[in-house]
Amino acid sequence: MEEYNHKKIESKWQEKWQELDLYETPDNPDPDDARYVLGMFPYPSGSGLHVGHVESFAGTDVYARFLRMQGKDVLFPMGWDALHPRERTEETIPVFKDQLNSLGLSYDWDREINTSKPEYYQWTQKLFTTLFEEGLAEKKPDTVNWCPGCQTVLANAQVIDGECERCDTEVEDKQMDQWFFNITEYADELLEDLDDLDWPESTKELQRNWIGRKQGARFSFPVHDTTTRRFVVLHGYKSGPKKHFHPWLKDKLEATGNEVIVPELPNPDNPDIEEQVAYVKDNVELTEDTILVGHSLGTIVAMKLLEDLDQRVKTTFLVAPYVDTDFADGKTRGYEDTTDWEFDTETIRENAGQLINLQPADDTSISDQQYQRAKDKLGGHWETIDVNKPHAKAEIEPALFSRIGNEVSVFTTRPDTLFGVTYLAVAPDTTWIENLIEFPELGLKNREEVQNYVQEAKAKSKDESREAEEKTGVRLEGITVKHPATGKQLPVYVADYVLSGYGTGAIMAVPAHDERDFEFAKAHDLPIKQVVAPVENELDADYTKLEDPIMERAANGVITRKKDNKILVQILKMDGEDTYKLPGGRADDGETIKEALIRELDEETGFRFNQVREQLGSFAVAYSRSLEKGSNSEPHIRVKRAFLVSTEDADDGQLVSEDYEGNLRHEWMEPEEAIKNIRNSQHFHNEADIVETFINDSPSTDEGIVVHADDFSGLTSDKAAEKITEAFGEKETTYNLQDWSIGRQRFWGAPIPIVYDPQGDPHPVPEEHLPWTLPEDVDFEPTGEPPLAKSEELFERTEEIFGEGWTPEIETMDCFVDSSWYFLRYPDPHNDENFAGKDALENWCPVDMYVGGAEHAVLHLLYARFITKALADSGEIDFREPFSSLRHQGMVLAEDGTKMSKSKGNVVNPNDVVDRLGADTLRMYELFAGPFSESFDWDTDSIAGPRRFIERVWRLVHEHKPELTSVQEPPESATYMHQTVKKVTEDTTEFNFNTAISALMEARNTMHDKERVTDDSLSVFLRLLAPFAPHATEELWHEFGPGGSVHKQDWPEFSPQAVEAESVEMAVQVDGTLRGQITVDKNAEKADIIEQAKADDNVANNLENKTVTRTIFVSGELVNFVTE
RNA sequence: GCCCGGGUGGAGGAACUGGUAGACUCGGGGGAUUUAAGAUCCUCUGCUUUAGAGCGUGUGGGUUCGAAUCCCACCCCGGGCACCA
Repeated sequence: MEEYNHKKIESKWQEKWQELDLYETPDNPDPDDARYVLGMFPYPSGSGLHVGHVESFAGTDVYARFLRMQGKDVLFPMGWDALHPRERTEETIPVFKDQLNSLGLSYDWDREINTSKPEYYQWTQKLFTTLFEEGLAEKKPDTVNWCPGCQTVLANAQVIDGECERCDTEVEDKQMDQWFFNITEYADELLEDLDDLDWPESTKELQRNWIGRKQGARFSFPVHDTTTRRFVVLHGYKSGPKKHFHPWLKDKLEATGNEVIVPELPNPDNPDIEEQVAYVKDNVELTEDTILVGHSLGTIVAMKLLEDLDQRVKTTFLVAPYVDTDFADGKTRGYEDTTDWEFDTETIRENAGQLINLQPADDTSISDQQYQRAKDKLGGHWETIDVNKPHAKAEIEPALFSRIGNEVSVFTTRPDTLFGVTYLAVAPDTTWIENLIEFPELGLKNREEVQNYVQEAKAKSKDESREAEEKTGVRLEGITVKHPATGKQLPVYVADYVLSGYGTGAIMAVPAHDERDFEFAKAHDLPIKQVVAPVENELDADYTKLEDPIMERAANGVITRKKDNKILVQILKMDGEDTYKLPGGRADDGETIKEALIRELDEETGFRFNQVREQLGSFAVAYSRSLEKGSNSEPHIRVKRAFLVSTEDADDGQLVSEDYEGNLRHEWMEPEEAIKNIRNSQHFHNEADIVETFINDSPSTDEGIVVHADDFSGLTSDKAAEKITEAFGEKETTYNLQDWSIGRQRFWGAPIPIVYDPQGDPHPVPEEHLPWTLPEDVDFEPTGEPPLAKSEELFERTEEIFGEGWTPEIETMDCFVDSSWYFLRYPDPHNDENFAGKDALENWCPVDMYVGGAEHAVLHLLYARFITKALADSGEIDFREPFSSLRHQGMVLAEDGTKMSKSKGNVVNPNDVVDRLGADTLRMYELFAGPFSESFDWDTDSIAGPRRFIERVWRLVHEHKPELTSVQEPPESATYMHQTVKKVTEDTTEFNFNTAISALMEARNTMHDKERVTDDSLSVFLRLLAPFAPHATEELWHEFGPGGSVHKQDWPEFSPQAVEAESVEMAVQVDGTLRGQITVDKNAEKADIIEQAKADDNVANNLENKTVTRTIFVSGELVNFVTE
C-alpha cells in the first residue's frame, strides 16, 4: 500500500482539473437549478494570502462543490478588489492566484475580474452617470476637515489630535461641495427589506441601527416678540394669495400674533412688473415696522418698490431673488420687457432695513450662477434654505416660516414629555444663532458673550465637549420662546451638547426625563419638572394597553436622617417573606395628600412631621387585581406620589419598630442597600426608582404614565405621545443614515466621470468617452493637492473633447463604489456593451449565497444593497436585493488569541501548512475548528486531527480495496451511513461544516470495524467527503472507482426509513434523576416499555417503598417515574 | 451608557422544538507492537467518592415531572454605536 502523500496528489489533481475545465460555468443554466455562490473578493495585498482568508474560501468551495454534486448549475467566480496602482497589483495578483489554486478551490477563472482595470471601472463610471441622471449623485456642501497649511481636505484618519498629520497645522471645519450618493432616499426600503433576507440576525440589526430610523414629532416654539409685527408678502409669477405656501404662511404667522397682508397682484399669469409695483404703492402701506417679504417675481416687485420708497421698512426678506432674465430652463416668462432690469442697489439696501436673501437649495428656475450675480449686485445677507419643492413652491415650506416667522422648531422621540420642557437649547453652529449675533434687531442682548461661546465651541473637538465635566452653554438674553401647549415663556440656550447635524439643530429640553438635559439643568440651575411617572408592572399583560389610570390620593415618604444620610425602609411580611417598601398610605376623605402623609407616617413610624417638603415625584403601579375588598378587580393602574421628609422636621417621635403583630417593622438603611432591597421586593419595585432618582440625582428616562400635563395626565406614554403630537405638533421621522460621500482626493480609484462647463456646471462624461481613464502623467505620492489636479493630460483631454474652458473633476471615487456592484459583473464579465447582459443577469442573479467577514456588515453590504435598488429603479436590473443568503466567517487568531500580525511574528502562512500537511488537511482543520461564523485560535497541535482522519480514510480504503460504484443510496442495513448522509447533507446546507465533519469522522470510526464496511458504504462515504477533501477523495476514486472524477458524481441520498435504528436506548428516571438505561425495540408498545423500565434492577431499587403518581413517557427518549 | 453576540471538561467544541450534558477532535494516563523512538492499534479520561451515590453548563433566584435550553436579577468576555434629542 502506498502511503498518503499529499504533495504528489494535490498538485497532480489541481493540474488535471484545470486541463479538464472541470469548473467551467454552464452557459445556459436550468433556471430552477442555477446557484450563484460568492465569497467577498480579496484585496491582493503584497503580503499574500493569510490563513484567515482560507476559512471563507474553503467554506464557499465546499458549498459550491456540494451544490454541483447535487446537480445544480453553479456560478462560483473570484476576482480582485484592487485599489493599488496597476503596476503593483500585476505582481501581487499572480501570487494570490497561485495560493488560491494550491488550496484546490473550484473557481471558474475565466470570469476573473479586477477593479483597477479600465475595462472594469468604465462600468463603475457608467454606474455613476446612471445615478447622476437619476438625481442620486450630486454635489452638495458638507463639513470637511480642512488643513489651512496644506490647503487640502483630510480624511478623519489623517487628523491627529485635531492637527494635520503632515504639517501639524490645526485642522478646521470647512464647508465644501462634495460628491454624494443619496442613499438616504432609500433609507426606508433598506430598512424594511432586511426582514425578508436570510442573513445573520446580528448583521441585520447592525444595519437597522446604522439606518437609525426614529419616529417622533416636530414641535415649533415661536420666538417671543413684544410688538405685533406687520408682514407684507408679495407673491410671484403665476401665484397668488391662495396659491403655493401663501395661505399656509399667513395662517402660521397670524397664529403667532402677527398681522399679515398678502395683496393679490394684478395679472399674475401675464404680469407687468411696473403695473404690479404701482398696485402695491396704491393699496398697501409700507411703514417702518413693516416686514416686507417677496417670493420669486415678488422679489423684483419688492426691489422696484424699495427703489423709490421715501422711508425704510424694518426688514426685507427676498425669497429666491434674481436680477436678470437668464433662467436656468432657458425659457422666457413674458414679463421680461415690463421693466428695465436696472436696480439702484444702494437705495434698495438703504430702504430694505435688514436685507435677508433666502436661496432655496437645488433651484430649477434660477441657476447657481444667476444667484451668484444677484449676490454680487445686491449684497445683504444670504442664506441657503432647504425647501420641500424646488424654488420653494410647495404648499408647506417650514424653512420659510422658521426663518421669516422666527420660531425654533425641534425634533423629539418623546412627545409625551412636551409638558416637561423647561428650556430650549440650540446648537452653536446654526444659522439661527449666527443671525442673532449678526442682527441686533432680533433682540439678543448678550451678543458678544454668545459670539465668544460659539467661537469656543467651534474650536473644541467633539470629544472635548463630550468629556467636559459639565455641559456648557450660554443663555440667550432677551430671547424667550412660547411653549406650544402651556403658552409659558421659556429661556433659550446655545449649548454644544446639541448637534447641528441631527434633527433640527435645536432641542426641547426635558431635564426630568433626559440624562443630558438633566445634567445641563443641574449645571445651569434650571427647573426640573417630572411629567412621566415610572410604572411597576405587576401584570403579565402589557400595561400600555390599559386605559384610564386612577390618580390615587396616596403618598409615600422618603424619610432621611441627617446625621448619617440613612433612609427609613419599611419591612412588611407578605406571604412569610420580607418585602421592602417606603412608609405611607392613602388619604381619607377631606384630607389633603400632604396631611394624609403626615398622619400615615406618624401612625406607621412614630415620627410626627410638621410638614412634608419637596415632592420627589410620582410613580405608578399597574395591578392585576385590586388590593381593596369590594372594589372592581379589573387590571388597573394607580398613580401615587412620593415626598421627601427629613427627621429634622420631626417632633421628638420614637421610632416604632414593630407593629401589626410583628408583620411590620422599620429599619434605617444606607440608600444603596435600601434601593437594592426595594428593587428586589416583588411588589414595590417602582418605589426604588423614586428613591434612586433622589439619591443618585438622576433622571428617569423610561416611559410610563404621564402626569402634570393638563388633559393628557393619566395617559400612558404611548397614547400621550400620539395625542400631544396631534394637538401641538407634527409627526416626523429622522434617520441616522447619512448620504454616502464618494469623492476621494486620491490617485487610485476610478476618476469621477464629470466635466465642468466654463460656467462651472457639472456634466457627465458621455458614454462614448468611457472609460474616463486615470491619467498616467502624475505621481500618486501624497503631496496635499489632489493628484489629478496636476495632470496636464487630463486637462488637455477635457478641453480637446468638450471645448475651451471646460475642466475635469479631479476627485476619484471611493473604492466602495467598485465593490458595491462587482457581483453583477461575474455573470457576464467580458461584455463590452454593458456591465452585464440581461440574460446573464437573469440566469444568475441575485447571489444565492454570499460569504464574507462581519467587518463588512454595514458599509459594503449596505452600499451594495443601495446600488442594487438604484439600478432596479433605473431599469437596469429586475431584482431589489443583491444577496439572498449571507454568512460570515469568523476570524482566525494566533495561538495566543491575539490578531496575527507581522510585527508580533505570530503569522501562520497557509503555504507552509499546505506544504507540510496538504490543502485537504488545512481546509478540514479550519472548517472543523468550530462554528463557521465564530473566530478560533490557531492551534498547531489540533491540526493533527484532520490529517490523521484523512490518513485513516486512506488506509481504510486501501485495506478494504473496494470496487466502487456510483450508488445513490447506502445499503439498507447500514443505518449509520444513512444517518451520516442525512447529517452531512443538512449540516453542509446550513454551513455547519464542523458538525458535518464530525459526522464523517464518526462514520469512519464505525467503518473501522471491519464487519460493517462495504464497497457501497465506502462509495457513499468518499462522495460525502469529496467537497471537504477534494484531492484525497479524487485520488482514491481514481484508484478504486468506475472512472471519471469524484466531483462529477451524484451526491448520495438517504432513505428516511433506514435512518431509524432497529432498537433504541432509552433513559429511565425516578423523580427526574437518571437511574437506568434500557434498550427497546423501535416498534415496542408504550406499556411494554414502561414494564421493561420498572424491571431494571437499579430502577426497581429506587422505586422500592414509593408510590408512582405519574409516569412521563417521551417516545424514543425516556421514561420518568414521578413519586410522592 | 445603549444595541447585538457569547460564557459548557485540561483545550477546541457537540446537544433537535425543554427530555440520558460533554458527540467529534486535540491533549493526558495505561496497554500492545518495536532493540528503541516515531507512527499505528487497543483502552481509560468532567469533578468528588469505598460501595451506592453525590455534585456539575458564569453567579443567585424562579417555572417544570424534568432546564445548558424558558423567565427575573446580576457578573464577566467579544463586537457595534455613542451628547443622535
